[in-house]
Amino acid sequence: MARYGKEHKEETRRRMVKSAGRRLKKDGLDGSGVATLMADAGLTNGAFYAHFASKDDLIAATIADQLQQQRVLLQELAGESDGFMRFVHGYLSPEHRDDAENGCPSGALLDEVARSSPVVRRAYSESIRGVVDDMAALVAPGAPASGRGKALGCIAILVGSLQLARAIDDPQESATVLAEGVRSISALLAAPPG
Amino acid sequence: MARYGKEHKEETRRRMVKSAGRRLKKDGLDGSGVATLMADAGLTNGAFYAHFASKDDLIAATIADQLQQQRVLLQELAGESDGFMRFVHGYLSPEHRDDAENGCPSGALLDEVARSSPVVRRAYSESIRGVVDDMAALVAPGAPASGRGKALGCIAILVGSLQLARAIDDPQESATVLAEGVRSISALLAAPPG
DNA sequence: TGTACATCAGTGAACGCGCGTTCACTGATGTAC
DNA sequence: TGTACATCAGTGAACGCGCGTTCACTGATGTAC
Repeated sequence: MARYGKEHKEETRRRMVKSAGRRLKKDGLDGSGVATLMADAGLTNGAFYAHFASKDDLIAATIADQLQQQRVLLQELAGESDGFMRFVHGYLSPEHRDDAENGCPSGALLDEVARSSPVVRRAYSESIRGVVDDMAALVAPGAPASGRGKALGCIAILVGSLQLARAIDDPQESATVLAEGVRSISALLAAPPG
Repeated sequence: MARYGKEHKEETRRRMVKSAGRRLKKDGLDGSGVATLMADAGLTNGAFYAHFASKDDLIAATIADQLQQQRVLLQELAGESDGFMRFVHGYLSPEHRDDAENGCPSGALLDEVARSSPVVRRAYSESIRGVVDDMAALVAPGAPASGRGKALGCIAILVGSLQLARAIDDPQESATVLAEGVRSISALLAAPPG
């Protein structure tokens, strides 16, 4: 029946989601056109609607995939000592600041997500919960409940500091913002719970 | 010589900047068109270029004006006891979360600013410095140096928590994000300086 | 005080372009015999 | 094993529309006499 192997179309869709992740984080949700997103995946614009119902539909799938990638990163650090602070240093590094394309989707797109359609906000909301869970396990391995509160505070500092460092055009002031983000997280983790 | 009073054109420009502030924070930098921005100010699109060299030029002027408004808010609280924590509760309130149009420009637009042209990033960079100064004076009236570090941490928590609360579609989880933002700031302020 | 005039803020149509989406089609593929 | 065929992933032109920007113009204004 099926002429192409059934993995063929799935593989193309996966490729679209991966390249859309990079493009959307680089140029924004509004700033990335369907034709460009398809060219990035090595396709022409007409094929888009064989894979997604709308641009919003691709955005939602891409946001979910990107947040899943953040979970993988966090879970890899779960066993390691000082794993969370190593994550924090990488997140608030000049390298991450200068490479949004390959970085955290929240840092690159969160205020656009907040203005997006219900389907995009739903995808974000469902996926960020898991990110919070993984981060809570990392910051407070023994106390999941208080861990979630601190994890939310850490995510706010990470996202806010990264965006601020990216917006500020003076390299030295930008570096200060990153450094103060790290210090704030250290202070927050050292504070008594709840 | 001048046919209209010389304040006439300045007043129109001011009106454009004020209404652009609301529109840009509501629909985003990419999401707001010149024709809409002019209609908001009660004008037609053709008049735009008598006031600004480009859309980016208006955005830069608007960002600067918006951040100046944030400074006014902070300075009004300078004399009051617990002034900063009152600011924090207002910032991380459901009312502010649900009214981006009249709220903080950083919370609404920071990741778009980071992707914007040099003229916009320059305007943001120059103006945010004053906001940090005012907040530093508020969180540590006697110690300006360590105050700036804590102020940067507080701004990151405020912006990150607000954006996160706006993106999450579940009202209860969104409220938790706001509450944890307040707690994180309390913890950061209570931590020893340096 | 009344009128003719120079100024210029604002109008509105038009420019080329890229947007998201649709659709008739092409041609590479795995299957059936 | 070789060939005819049905499938369907992908092509590329076209749709109407809104984008940022330009420009010839209009008409309300304050001034000069």
